[in-house]
Parts: sequence; C-alpha cells; structure tokens
Amino acid sequence: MPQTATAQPEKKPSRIQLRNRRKILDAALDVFSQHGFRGATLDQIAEAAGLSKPNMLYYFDSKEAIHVALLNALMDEWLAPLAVMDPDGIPLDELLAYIDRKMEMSRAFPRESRLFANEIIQGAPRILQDLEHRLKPLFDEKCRLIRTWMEEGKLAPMDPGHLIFSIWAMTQHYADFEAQVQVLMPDTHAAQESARTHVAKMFRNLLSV
Amino acid sequence: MPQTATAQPEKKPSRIQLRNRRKILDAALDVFSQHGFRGATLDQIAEAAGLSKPNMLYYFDSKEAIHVALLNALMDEWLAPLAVMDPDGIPLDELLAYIDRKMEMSRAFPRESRLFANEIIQGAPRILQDLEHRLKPLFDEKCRLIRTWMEEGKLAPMDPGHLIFSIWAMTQHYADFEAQVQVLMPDTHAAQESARTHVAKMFRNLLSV
DNA sequence: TCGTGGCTTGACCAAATGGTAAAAAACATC
DNA sequence: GATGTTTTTTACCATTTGGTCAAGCCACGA
Repeated sequence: MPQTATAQPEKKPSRIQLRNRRKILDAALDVFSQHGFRGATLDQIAEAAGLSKPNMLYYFDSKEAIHVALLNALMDEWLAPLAVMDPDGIPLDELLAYIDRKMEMSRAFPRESRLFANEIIQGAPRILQDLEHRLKPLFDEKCRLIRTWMEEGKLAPMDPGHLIFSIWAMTQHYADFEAQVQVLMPDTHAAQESARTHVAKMFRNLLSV
Repeated sequence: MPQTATAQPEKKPSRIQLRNRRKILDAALDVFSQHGFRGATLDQIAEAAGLSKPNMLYYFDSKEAIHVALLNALMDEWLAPLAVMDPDGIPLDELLAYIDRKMEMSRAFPRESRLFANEIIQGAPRILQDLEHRLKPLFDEKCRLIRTWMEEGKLAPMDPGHLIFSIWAMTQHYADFEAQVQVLMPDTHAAQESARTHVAKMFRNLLSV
C-alpha cells in the first residue's frame, strides 16, 4: 500500500511510483475540475492518465483519496501568493503585487481554480477541515496586517476581509467562468490582457488613500 | 406527453400538472445546485420532490430535460436586474441600484446562483446556446449604454464589459462561495450586511467621475 | 541469471443509475 | 355510476460505476 498516508515506515517512493502518481493527479485535475467530484468517474481519470483502473487503485485507495490528495497537494501552492505578502513592504505595492500574482495564476492555472471552485460551491464537504486549519489562520493573519496598514493611514480604510474576498472574486472569475467570458468577449487573448489592467486599476483606485 | 415543448396542440396543463412540475423543478434546483448536473441523481430529485422516479419521468422526458427546463425557467429571472437598467436614469444611480439588486438576489436566491455557477464552471455544455442568444444581446446592449454614459462624462471611463464582469464576480461570490465565506467570517448575518455596504462603496468609488 | 517484490492486468462483482412497460388507481365527464 | 383520460405505482432492465482479487509480468539487486 504505497499510498497510505499513515505513518512511520514509509519507504521512499520509486521512480515508477512518482511518475504514475503524478500522471494520476494530473489526469484527476483535468477530470475533477471539469465535472466536480461526483460527476467525475474513475474510468475517465484512468483513461486520461493512461493507466488501467485497477492499476490506478493500486496507487490510491479510492476515488475520494485521489480527490483529497489532489486538493492537499495544491492547497499550499494556491495560497502561496497570499502567504508571500510582506509586512515590511510598501502596503499599496504589496497588495497590488498580490493581485497581479493572483491574476497570473488564474490565467496560468485555470484547472486548479475550477477544482477549488467546484469543491467550494458544492459545500466544500471534503476540505472544510483544510479551510479551517490552513486557510483561516492565513486569512486572519493577513487581515490583521492589512488592518494595521490601514490604521497607519497607508491604505484607504475598509474591511480587510471583504477586501480579500473582492480580490478573490475578481481574479478567479476569469478562470472559473471562462466559458461565459468567452461567449461575451470572444477575443480571449485581448480579454485576458485588458482584464489584468482593469482589475489592477480598480484596486489601485480603491486602495489609494 | 405533457412535457414536450414542441408546438401547436399543447393542451393547457391541469392543476396537478402545474403543482407537480413546480415541485420537481424546485427539488431539481436543490439537487442540481448542490451537486452539478452529473453529480445529481434522479432518485435524489424524486425524493426531494416527494414523487416516485417513474412519476417524475412522466412529467419530464429525462434528467437533461429537467435541467434544461430549470435553466430556461430561471434565465430571465436571473437577468432581470440587468435588463431593468434604465437608459434615461441617472447613470451612477442606475448602476448602483443594479449592483444592489444583484447583491439582494445573491442573498435571497443562492441556489439559483450556484446552479448557474456549476453549469458555467463545467463549461456550460447545456446552455451555451442560451448564453449566445439571450445573455449576449443583453450584455452588448448594456455595454453600449454604459459606454455612452462614460463618453458623456457621467461615469469614470473604463471597459464596460469588464465593469459588468466585476459586478457579477463580486455579487455572486457571496452566494457561490458561501461555504468558504462562512468559514472565514463565521457571523454570516453580519457578513452579509457588511458585504453589501462594502461592495456598494467599492463601486461608487470606482465609478464616480 | 535467477529470484523476489513491486507493478500491472483481466475477469469479475455488487450497488447505483437512468430509464421503460404495463397495470392499477384516481379523476373527470357525462 | 359507467366511461374515457390522466396520474401513479410496481416491477423491471441495461448500463455504468466504484472497487476487488488472483494471477502474471518485469525490473533490479544478489
């Protein structure tokens, strides 16, 4: 059982294991992000991964195990742009840089964005714990930081929590609702580019004191 | 075949038909908005509707027929707040009123919001036509209107399309990602209220010339 | 080069799922 | 209350789905 996340003995994974686990997780990202957990099937994932279904289940105990592993593996990566915000930087620059990083991630990793979006829209049944224990502390910490900046008069005053929500909403919209954006603004490339400057301007305007 | 939307003969539906079709659509809204199309099952919908599965299929030809009927029935209602924006009103007031209507809808009808969100995140396979033929014309019309207002100097200049995206992103975020919002801001009632003023201030700030 | 243990497969299974057929029940109309 | 029509139920079906199992393959260290 190479996949058990149980404990001590844990041999180091072989090259084959690493390669196949990566293939599975990548395929799962494709399928889960497109159909959500219940809508995705093991056969789809197996085919996308180029493995047989039993072979896949040799690496992960169950469908749910794949999903959880995927979310866990991506969570840190997904939160990195926020985590990196520097208390010693120039407040407005830090926030605008954060927004730009998020816009860039949305553009570069739409599958990841939709994976989380699907999970959360459906009530986050499989990552509520993670939200509590990994997202919440980070969120609270950054809210305190931003509030401090505002109290020092470095940023326009507002609720830091809602500010962060605004940033998430705006940046992820272009990835999560890409199908709609594409219908309404057919020139996707231009839309992406102008979206970036639009969002940047919007928040600069909002945050400037 | 009471459910065929085909054509002419179409007898007027009986009281029982109306009642049961409403029950089915309401149940389907519950289930589809929570699990997405592929993740929802007919058994779940039937149970939520208080009908047997075959009885339900007496009213709708298939799972897909229920989903499509639901989306169609809700589309106009969902677009009403935008449609109602008045070319002869005061530009800033019109837009802020629109934003407020959207925030209110998000609060009052989160299921509907999530239904569309699920469908669009998953690539909108069953309503692309509708987006093209019902949403796009309305979107284009309102973009032209807003552009006119901006050219008249009544609003700060920006891309009207991205402005509308911003409004959608911000207003729907609180419904679609409610699970996350609830983890990060546990006092939901207060969050809802402050969200409203936050978003209003944000866009007033952005749009004021 | 020969085992041996990690890796892969084909055959299989029980449960769930979307959907059907036909009879029974309920209802309306005369 | 007989008769035709709408609505509901019971029993069923084929396919899909998540998952298992035992046997076979193959890579690699001794």
